[in-house]
Amino acid sequence: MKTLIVITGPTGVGKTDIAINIAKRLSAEIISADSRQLYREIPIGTAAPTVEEQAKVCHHFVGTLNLDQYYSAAQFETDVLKLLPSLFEKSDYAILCGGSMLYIDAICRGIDEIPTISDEIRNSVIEKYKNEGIESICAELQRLDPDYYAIVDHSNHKRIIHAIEICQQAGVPYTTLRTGKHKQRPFRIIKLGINLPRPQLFERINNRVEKMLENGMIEEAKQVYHLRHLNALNTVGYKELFAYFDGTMDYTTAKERIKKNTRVYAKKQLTWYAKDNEIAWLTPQEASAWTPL
RNA sequence: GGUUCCUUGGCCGAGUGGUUAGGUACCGGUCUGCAAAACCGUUUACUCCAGUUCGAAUCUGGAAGGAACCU
Repeated sequence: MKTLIVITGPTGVGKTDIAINIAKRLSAEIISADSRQLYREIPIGTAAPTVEEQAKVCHHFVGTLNLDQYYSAAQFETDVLKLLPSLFEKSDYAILCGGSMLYIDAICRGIDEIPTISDEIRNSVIEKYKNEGIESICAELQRLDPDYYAIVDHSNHKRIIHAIEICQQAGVPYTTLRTGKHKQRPFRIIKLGINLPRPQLFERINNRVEKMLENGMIEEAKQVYHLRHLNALNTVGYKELFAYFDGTMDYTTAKERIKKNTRVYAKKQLTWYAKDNEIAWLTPQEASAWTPL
């Protein structure tokens, strides 16, 4: 029985090391499930596995995209499912390691089939939102898909816009495409969640931010500053440094903001994972020593 | 020592005699195609004591702490 071992948990808890330990022991390769480590220009601020770490175990989906390339959880699902058979030829195990909740779920449960949105439709909906405001797109969605409108957060323009796009692209209400069904996978999945008591986790996060800054994150951010409008750079760490470069935030504030926003992100991850009762929670020590039954 | 002024929740900050500003932090939550995104919610108060008043954070007196200036 082929097995996918999922290693997840809040940012900064030490997933990378643990995944490498387990992978070496099982002669497995690692699939990164991190929506930002995908981008090759920003390894420092995303704490991507280093060259040395990647030399120990083969990693996939790290530094494979340019910042201007579109990517999504659904694309990740497709790409990973295409890659997995070759990994399972070499080993009984593969490791999926990362903290992007939606990416993990896309692999473990699948994402509903939805047509790819054309640029014209996407831009037109965004324009409508910019010009006419949230009420206007809410009314539009209510007309196109009253069922989804009834359950969606009316303050969240991203969700509203996305739903309208889908309705327009598909020609049917978004609701009809939302099955909510979990797909079956042709391999076993074991989910390990790594966590620490919050004070310890937060201390690790704070220390890691200091280290990133010492290790050249500012230079890294400067080199991508001209691309700051891209979604891939709407990311904790870069947002704050860009504000510092712009002169709208002083350096100390930016640094503390990065720490705070990283802590907030970690909490958000924990909130998401709390609903997933398939996760076996372990401390970093327990996880490093973990072996499958 | 004297004169004047100040004292609001972790922090910033508005305020009228009785209908509990707001921001930020913290904490909690939502989530099926940009998710390290986007969005939502709760809690914490009027320095202390006495008085006036039906009722005071808001008025009066005193205490404590702080600020500026003067000798």
